[in-house]
Amino acid sequence: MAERSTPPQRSTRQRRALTALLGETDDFHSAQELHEILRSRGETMGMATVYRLLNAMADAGDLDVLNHSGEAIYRRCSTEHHHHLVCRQCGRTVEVSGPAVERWTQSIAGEHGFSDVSHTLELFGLCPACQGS
Amino acid sequence: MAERSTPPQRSTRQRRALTALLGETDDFHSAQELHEILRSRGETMGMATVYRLLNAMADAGDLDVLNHSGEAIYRRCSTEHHHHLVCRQCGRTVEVSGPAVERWTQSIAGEHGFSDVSHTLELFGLCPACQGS
DNA sequence: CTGGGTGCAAACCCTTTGCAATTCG
DNA sequence: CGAATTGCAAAGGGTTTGCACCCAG
Repeated sequence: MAERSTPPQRSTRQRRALTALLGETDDFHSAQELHEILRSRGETMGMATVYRLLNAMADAGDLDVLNHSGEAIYRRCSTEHHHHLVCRQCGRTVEVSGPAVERWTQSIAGEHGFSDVSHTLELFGLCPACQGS
Repeated sequence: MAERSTPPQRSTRQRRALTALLGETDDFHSAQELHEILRSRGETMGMATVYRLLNAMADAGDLDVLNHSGEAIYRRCSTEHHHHLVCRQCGRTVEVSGPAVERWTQSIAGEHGFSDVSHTLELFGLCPACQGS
């Protein structure tokens, strides 16, 4: 069932550029942002390619994907599972991890007979710097 | 600054119909679903109106809004804070609440100096009925 | 009456897809 | 060389908006 043969990923100029860019930052960016950044650096590549690469990488588990009000935002996948505490004013992001939450989701889901559980959790607030404004 | 005069909400046939429909169910529905249900009942109203009403109600804090892969889903706002366990196959929704999680988010945010914290948490999985499919 | 509400359709935004040209291996 | 990959532009799905008409107050 579901034989998952490794897709024969070619190493193209575009893939390298995108991979490199994603490697530089720790923040989430939309496909459009990534595309624009690459363009501003002289790397020409079409939106379609950006989306295709992004989807492929995400499917391969190399990227984390969040959904920011109808827009997908990507980030290189960190090896660990964690969540984000985002300042709703300046956008500053802090990574947080919580074994407690992970355990809680598992047990809750189990109680209701759900299997194959995943979850999304995001925290929003005002960071210290933005509280005075 | 920002004088917030109460928006003069008129009680129209459309608004009543939508409000009534939302009052009947406890599940999340997309704008399109709501529109279709209303139509099937003989209530004629345009998509634009549904979206406008939905947005207005959400802004007014009368509705909970979730984001299900690029699609907004709405539900009448329950007075209590809780989260949802959603079957990613059939869409069945179970409400769950977790004091543990609430406490965790507060403390984590506090540790990083963030104030005015809110959070979104959604659980996805396969419900018992869908596990055999 | 009169201004907010509504409907229609066009506009928008983000994302996906068909197909020919290109490029990696 | 041959298959995977790219680019372009058109298509798609969800949501918003301009504008003329309509109805609640």
